[in-house]
Amino acid sequence: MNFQQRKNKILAQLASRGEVDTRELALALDISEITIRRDLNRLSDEGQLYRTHGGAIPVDQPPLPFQFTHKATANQSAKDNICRKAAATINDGDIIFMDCGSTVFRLCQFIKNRKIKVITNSMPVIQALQNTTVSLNIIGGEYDAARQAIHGSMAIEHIARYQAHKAFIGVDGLSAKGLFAHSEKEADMALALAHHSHTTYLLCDASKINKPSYLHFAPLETVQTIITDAAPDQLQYCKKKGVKVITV
Amino acid sequence: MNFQQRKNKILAQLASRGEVDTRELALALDISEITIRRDLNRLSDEGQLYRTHGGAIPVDQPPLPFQFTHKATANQSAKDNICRKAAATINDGDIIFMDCGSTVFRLCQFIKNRKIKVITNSMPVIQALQNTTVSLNIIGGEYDAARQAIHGSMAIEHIARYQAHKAFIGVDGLSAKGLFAHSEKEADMALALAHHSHTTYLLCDASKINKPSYLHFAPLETVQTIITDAAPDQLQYCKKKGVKVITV
DNA sequence: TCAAAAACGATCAAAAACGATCAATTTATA
DNA sequence: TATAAATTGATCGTTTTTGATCGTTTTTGA
Repeated sequence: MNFQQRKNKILAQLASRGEVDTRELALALDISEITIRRDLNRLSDEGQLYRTHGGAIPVDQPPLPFQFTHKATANQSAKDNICRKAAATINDGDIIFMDCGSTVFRLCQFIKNRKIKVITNSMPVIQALQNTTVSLNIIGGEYDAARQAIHGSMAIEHIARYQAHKAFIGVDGLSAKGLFAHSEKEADMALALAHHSHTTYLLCDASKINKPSYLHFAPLETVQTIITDAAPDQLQYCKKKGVKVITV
Repeated sequence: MNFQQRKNKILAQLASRGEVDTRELALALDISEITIRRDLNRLSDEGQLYRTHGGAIPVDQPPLPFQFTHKATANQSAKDNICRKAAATINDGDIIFMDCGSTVFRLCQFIKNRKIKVITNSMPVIQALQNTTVSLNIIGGEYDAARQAIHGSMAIEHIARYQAHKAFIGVDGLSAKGLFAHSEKEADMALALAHHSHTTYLLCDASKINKPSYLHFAPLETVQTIITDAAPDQLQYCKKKGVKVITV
């Protein structure tokens, strides 16, 4: 019974019972308490658990540093359906842009075994796609911790050096007037991505449809296709402007 | 019973039982423990299993994202001492470059409460410094998953747009001939960082001193200061070339 | 607030695992 | 067959892991 095995058992019990106790563990694993304490301290250093007097409790933090922990659960299945359709439009060999929204992030799971090149400013995307068959290009510039993404003029310049087949972007709101973002930074990024790709796809769940938001930054025609779970009749104005709508 | 046969048996047992034990394997395969240990180390190098004290366990999911999980334990205290000194040279308001080595990474812990700007191509560094008082700038370009860092010509161009007060770089080897790297990518990055900073610091633990390595890429004078735990008499040639040596 | 009990970590010692080194053996190659 | 190269095993000093002791810190409850 070495450390690795004990580690597994300790973490397993922590996950199932929500707590561990030094004495119980020592008894259960047939090993001295001092060793258990050393194990717990070590795991605490590794950030695997939170040490208490007498044992340990789970870390409530997300184990993965870059994640959409909160947003990821909202409208998850709708977003997944949207992203499944989006992934179906991608061909092997494509070069695609992905922006830093939570919707676009969920595209990762559907493309991780594809042979494509992804250019992105989103840390969660980078993490999700590292060590996959996807080739990654990271947009450089100033890092915005709140958005877990890279923004700024260097980022815009970086994008301008590339040309992609497809761009996948998200927005904060959408109406007949056009696209809305909740920051200038994100608006600038979305525009740059759209301008340097052949086709721009807007991934947008129903909760954002016909919800003008903070900043109106682009006309609807900036994108070529909208993929959404909203009812088609909510987006009739798109047809008039030549924007294709795919409903999931 | 050659290595290939043993490899199959070891991996088979690992898959079925979830663990292997050096002594048991030696007994079961009728071969000495030292050979088993050599096998396990070799398979560990190949990434087929994860070595533990006394045996091995399967490699499960990709380990923790963006961490120097394996290297981080090697020479850790020496590296920490080096980085403590390095951090002492940094002033509030400084703009610094950090490269993607495991030594330089350990600098993070000492600067995370400083008011400085860090420009880096290293994912572990970005992760360690996000949500701290440090302002982050990420070097853009093609992502190299093996090194957890960004390399390539875009990265070099990105660096050229900035000018930093200090650059902190690591190398794979160091001798009177100069600096050695284990890839051209890392060499190019180190040179670019050095050229666009006022002062370049080489962080280098004793294990790399006077160890010419794969690629000789720059003369010693490329850096202005070496911070190391090696004995000063091992680096007497530095003085002649005007390179300052700080010993921890 | 104070005292007893529990948990804790520093220190030391023993056991196990380990790797460097060198010799013996096997395998490959000329 | 002779030679070189690779593999394997034995020895031995080193490192890692583990447990016991004991003084200190934290918790608990009167």
